[in-house]
Amino acid sequence: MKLDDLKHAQRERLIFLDRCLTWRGMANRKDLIDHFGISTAQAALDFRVYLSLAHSTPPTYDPVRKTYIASIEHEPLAPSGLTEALDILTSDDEDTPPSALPRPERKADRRTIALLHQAIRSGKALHVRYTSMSSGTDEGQWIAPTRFTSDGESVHLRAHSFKHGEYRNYLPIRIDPDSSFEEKPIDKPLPEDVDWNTRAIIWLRPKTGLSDEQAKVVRREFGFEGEWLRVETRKALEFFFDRRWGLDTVGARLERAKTDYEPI
Amino acid sequence: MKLDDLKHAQRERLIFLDRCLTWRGMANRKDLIDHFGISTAQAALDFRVYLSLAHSTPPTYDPVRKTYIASIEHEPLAPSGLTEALDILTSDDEDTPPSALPRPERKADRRTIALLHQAIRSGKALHVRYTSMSSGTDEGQWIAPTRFTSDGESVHLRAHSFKHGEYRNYLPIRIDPDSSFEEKPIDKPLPEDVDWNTRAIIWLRPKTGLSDEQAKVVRREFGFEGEWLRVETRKALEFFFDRRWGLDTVGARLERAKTDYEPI
DNA sequence: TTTAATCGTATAATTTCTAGATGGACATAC
DNA sequence: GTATGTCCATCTAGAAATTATACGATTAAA
Repeated sequence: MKLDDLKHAQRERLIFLDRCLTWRGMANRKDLIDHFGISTAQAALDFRVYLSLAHSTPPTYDPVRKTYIASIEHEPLAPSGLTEALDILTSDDEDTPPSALPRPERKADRRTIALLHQAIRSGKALHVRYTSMSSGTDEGQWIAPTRFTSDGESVHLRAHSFKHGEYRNYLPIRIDPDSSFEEKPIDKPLPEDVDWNTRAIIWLRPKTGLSDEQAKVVRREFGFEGEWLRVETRKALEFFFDRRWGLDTVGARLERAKTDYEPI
Repeated sequence: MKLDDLKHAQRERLIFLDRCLTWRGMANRKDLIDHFGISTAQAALDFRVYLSLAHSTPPTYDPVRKTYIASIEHEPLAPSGLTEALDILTSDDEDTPPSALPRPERKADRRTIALLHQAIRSGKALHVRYTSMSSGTDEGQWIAPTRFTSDGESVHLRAHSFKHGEYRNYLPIRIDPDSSFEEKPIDKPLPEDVDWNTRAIIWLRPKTGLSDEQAKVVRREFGFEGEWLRVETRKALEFFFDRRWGLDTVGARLERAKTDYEPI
C-alpha cells in the first residue's frame, strides 16, 4: 500500500502523524484525536495503517513512556522542512501573542484579486490605475495579467504592460480598487515572457572574509557541503532574491558567486 | 449550523471552497474534486452545505459561465490573508521552477529537534555544544529549553542558559548534532521568562520624509487608516522585528513611532 | 445537430467513522 | 501490595460519509 492510495482525509492524518514522529520523535493516539477530532478507535486504526506503511523504519511503542517513539533511522513518509512543522512544535494560547513574529502582511482587496484572477483565466486585458512609490498614481493603463507570483513576502502580479511594452511585476495592493477594470480581448498574441521562462541558477558561497570555521557553520546552516549552494528560480523573480536572502545587508553571510541562465 | 459542527474533512473542503470564492471570486465542483479527490455527488453535497452556511451572502450560480460566482458583499466563512491563499491562485508545474521565490531554508537535524522537544515536554536540562558566528563553538553548556519560536525566517529555541543566567534564543541548527545531549533534572525552579511574558506593542508610521501621497499608499498597503499601525508581539521576539519588517533597510517605508510594554 | 461541460438529483452499495464496552501494561499514590 | 488513572489495544453494532451510477437540464462551441 502507498500513501497516495488513501483517501484525502486519512492521508492528512497520517502525514500529521508522520510529522510528529519526524520532529517530535514521538506520537500518541491523543495527538490525532486532538488535532482531527476523531475517535480513539479510528486513531488506533490510523496507527495500524501508518505502521504498515512505514515498514522499513517503523516507530516502536514504549510502554513506559506510553507513546510511540520514532526509530533512529526514521524515514519520513512525506518530507517536510522545520518551518512547515513549526505548528507541530508550538502550542499557542488564544489570547496571548503567538510564538511567531508577525509578518508585515499587505492587505489586499478581494474584488481586485478576483478580477485579476478572472482576467488571467480568460486571457483578457484590464484597464487599471496603478500607483507606484516613485511616480505616483497614473491615469490608467491596459495590462494583460498572466499569473500571480510571490517573492516570499507579498503576492505579485505578473502582467504584460502595453504602456511599457514589456512584462512587469505589479503589487495588487497598489492597483486602485476604484479602477474601471474595463475588459478587452487581447487582439494580437502577447510576446513570450522571456524572463519568466528563463531559469536562473544562482550559486552562493560563504561571504568572503569569513573565517574557515565561520564558513563551516554557514555551510551547515544552509545545508551544503561543497563550495557552492545552488538555488534555482526564475529570472523574473531574481530581482527580489538579494533582499529576500538578505544578501544586501551588512551581516550577510552568503554572497553570489555566479549566476547561470537557461531557457526552460 | 456552524462551520465548527462539521467533521474535520468536510470543514477543510468548505474552507477551501470559501477561499476560492473569496480570492478567485468563483468556484466549481471540479475545484473540490481535483483538490480533494471526492466524487461529484459529494462535491454537490458540499456546495449544498456551503450555501446553507453562507446564508447572509450566498454565491450564485451563473449558467452562462458555468460556475458559482461570489456575491459582491461575500463574507468569508474563515478569514485568510492573500499570502495564505497564494496556492489557490497559482498552478505550478512539477518540473519548472515554482512561481514563488525560494526561501533561504535552514536545514535542521531531526534528532536534535526531537531531543529538544522532549526536553521541553519533560522539563529537563540538556547539555549541548553551541556554535555562534562570533565566538565559535563552545565546550558545551547546560540549557533548559522552554519552547520553540519563529522570527518568520527560521525556527528558534527559547531556553534558559545556566551559563549566562538568562533566557536566550538559540538556533537549533547551530547546536552540534554530536553534543552529548545528556539530560538532568532542573533542581531549582527556573526564573520567570520576563521578556517572553511581556507584550510589546509596536506603533509604526509612514517613514518621515515621504510625501503625503506616498504616505497614503503606505497606509493602504499595510492596511491602516489613522496615524499609526499597531503590531503586537512578545518582547522576546522584538529583536527580530526590524529586520523582519525591513525597517533597517534604505528603502524602508515604515518607521517606529513608539513601543509600549505590558505584562501578559 | 451533435458534443462537451457544467450544473443538479436520486438510489443503493460501500467505506469510514463512532460509541461504548472490555482487557492489559505500567506508574503513582496510598 | 493494592487501588487508581492513563495509556495502549480490540471488538461489534450502528451511524455517517462517501462513492458509483444513472439520468435530466442548460449552455456554448464544433
